[in-house]
Amino acid sequence: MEFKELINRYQIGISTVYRKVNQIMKEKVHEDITTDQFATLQYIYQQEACTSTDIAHAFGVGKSAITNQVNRLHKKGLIIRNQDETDRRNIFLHVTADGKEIVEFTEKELTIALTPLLSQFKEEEIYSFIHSLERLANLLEGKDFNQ
Amino acid sequence: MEFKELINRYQIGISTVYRKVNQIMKEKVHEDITTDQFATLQYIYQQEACTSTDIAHAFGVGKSAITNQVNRLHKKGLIIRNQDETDRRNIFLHVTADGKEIVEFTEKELTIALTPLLSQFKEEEIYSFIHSLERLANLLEGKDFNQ
DNA sequence: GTAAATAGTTCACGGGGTGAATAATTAAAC
DNA sequence: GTTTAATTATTCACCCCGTGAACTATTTAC
Repeated sequence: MEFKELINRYQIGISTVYRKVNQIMKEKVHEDITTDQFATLQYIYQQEACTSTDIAHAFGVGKSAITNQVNRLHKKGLIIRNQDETDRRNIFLHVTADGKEIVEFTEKELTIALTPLLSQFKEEEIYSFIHSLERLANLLEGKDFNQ
Repeated sequence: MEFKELINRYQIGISTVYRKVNQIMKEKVHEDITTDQFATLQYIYQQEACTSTDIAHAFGVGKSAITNQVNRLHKKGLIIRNQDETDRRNIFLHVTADGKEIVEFTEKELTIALTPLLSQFKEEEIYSFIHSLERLANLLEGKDFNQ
């Protein structure tokens, strides 16, 4: 099979989708935070006990990058730092009531914005697409190359 | 249908794929330029007559952002500026021999890197995935998906 | 008990984005 | 045909985001 053409189509498609969804995000996300800050906030919101190192690993960036992000969110009063008493090196992050409100509101708004778009697709096509996307993600993560 | 869960899965999947492919890009792209710079260079390479405004529109960013990008590429000797003689406001961008070499080499390397990954998928699944991706991109490009 | 490992921070630096203001050029209006 | 408007590219000040090395504090290992 000739992959070069497919890779090119993939690149154009995925960058368009990524960019446009980001544009929609920008419109819906609370105006006081950026889409990157929202992604971090949302990740903390979804985790049980979350440290800077966890986020750095999940997002594939260095720890110092997360320190900055956490500082910005902390300055806005959206998260709090809690030092682990059993191992004082660890600092667990939690969203505040304000942060929680922003995440839940934004998620709702995003769903409202994207639903009419997804409605254009047949149910099987959506599931098939997401399944392939997740398989591709897993392969790239290096989880199960043998399937 | 319940879209919230699907949107969440989409977000996780696409950000993972985007990040991982970007990581592969970083390894393969000429070390003197960034992946963003490569994307710009590749776009100029693919166009016939390309202006800053074209790129800004294609990438969904402001014109001043492109001016900076173009400056960086120009400083590295990868592109040249040609003023349009019939309309002296337009400045057409072209890649130099060095720039062309970088684009072609990187594209080849990327294909080599991604081929073993794509080989894990059945041919129909790849075509189906790319088709859905392109349909999604087209819907997002069109303003009125509200029908 | 000293050395190594780990978690988080700070710092200097660069890439990348915005949006308003500007200069240069062309198109349109009267 | 001059004035006005539109368009292209640039500059500027400002912020967000990332790196990587050096650092502090704490825990673990030998």
